[in-house]
Amino acid sequence: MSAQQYPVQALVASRRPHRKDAARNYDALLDAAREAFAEHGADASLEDIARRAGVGIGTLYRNFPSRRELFESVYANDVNELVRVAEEVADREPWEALTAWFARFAGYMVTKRAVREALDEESEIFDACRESMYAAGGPLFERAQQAGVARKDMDFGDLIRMVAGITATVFTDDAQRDRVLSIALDGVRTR
Amino acid sequence: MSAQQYPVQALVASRRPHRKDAARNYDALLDAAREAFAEHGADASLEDIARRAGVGIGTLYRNFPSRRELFESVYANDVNELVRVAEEVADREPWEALTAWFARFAGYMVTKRAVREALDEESEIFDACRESMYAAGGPLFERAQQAGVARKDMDFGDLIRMVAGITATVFTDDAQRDRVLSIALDGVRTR
DNA sequence: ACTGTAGCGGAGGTACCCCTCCGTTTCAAC
DNA sequence: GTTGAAACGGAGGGGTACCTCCGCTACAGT
Repeated sequence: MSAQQYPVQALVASRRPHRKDAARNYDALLDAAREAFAEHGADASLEDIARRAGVGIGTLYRNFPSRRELFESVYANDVNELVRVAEEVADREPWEALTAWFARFAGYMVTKRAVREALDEESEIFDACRESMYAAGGPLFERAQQAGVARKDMDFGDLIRMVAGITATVFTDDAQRDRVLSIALDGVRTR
Repeated sequence: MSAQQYPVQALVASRRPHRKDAARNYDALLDAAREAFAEHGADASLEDIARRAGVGIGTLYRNFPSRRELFESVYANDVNELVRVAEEVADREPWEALTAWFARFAGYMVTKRAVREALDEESEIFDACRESMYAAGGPLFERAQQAGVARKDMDFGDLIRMVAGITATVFTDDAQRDRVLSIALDGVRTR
């Protein structure tokens, strides 16, 4: 659980300012941005984000000099959250730990989609986040494989993309999403 | 195979102009728009689309008086293509016909995503397209169920969303996409 | 309490996009 | 070939978003 194990943690910690008012504004901007990304995707207006956060546009640009840095920060924070969850579920049964982790994916994918659209793969943050993600979730999957409940002819990268695709899709209701996800996971499970 | 069976066919046919130059411009605009949607999603610039098509912005607006109508036309054309493919594969083995049809999904989903973003469910075209889609693909799935190769505790709506989600996802390469899709379909197949 | 400095907000210049309008061009019917 | 109707292109007005810049504010260290 060292800082090196999850490179994304450094990104999350490094930017937050020290002065009290500044830190408050920083947090408000991150929240407002996450909300705006969920609503408008990659084209959320920065001026709108500043407005939501109740700060001037100048404050937004001081904290995040470029659009890219704002996207990266929001994304890194979300990945960090998912890393935390992986630790939380680690003591459950192998298959159940894995599915519990994936249950948190829907929220994460909302941000992820906007960020991927906006940054278009050019950012090194994807490497750090993927690495953290794999370090967090990979062991859950490998444990399931070793316990003999998950098929061995696929890797974690295959699995995470499958789940990502399904959770990012629009369903008629949450019950359908759960049903479809569980059918797809039936393809992963050994019987 | 009457016109009524696939409501989307009416939408596709009705708009294309009769004069030769006008028809050529109309086709160029549809192609340019599909390309722009793939690149920039719902926020593709109409002026850019006209530029790509090699026509003036005025011509675009004459053919598609509103942004919405352009999106609808591109989308309807894509759905129509998928309807055609369903007829093409109908004479193969049940399971193979189904997977062959889904193999054409990736291209369709590119447009679909932009259109869904732009129209935000408010358009009645989604009903016509969904109906056509189900009329085209549904029988392929039901045939697989009756042949005993597809599980019976899910419906075509579940299946199509599962495949849509997976094909819309970014993979490292096409081989991975195919592998993941086939694993998910293993969850659908009876063994 | 004082004060220097980090932080603040928003006006405004630039750029792009939307959409309308109308003078010009091209088609096709005769 | 003539002609009129249909189609064309793009200038331009209105709007919005990006980002910079700088006079003002409020925190925190002494």
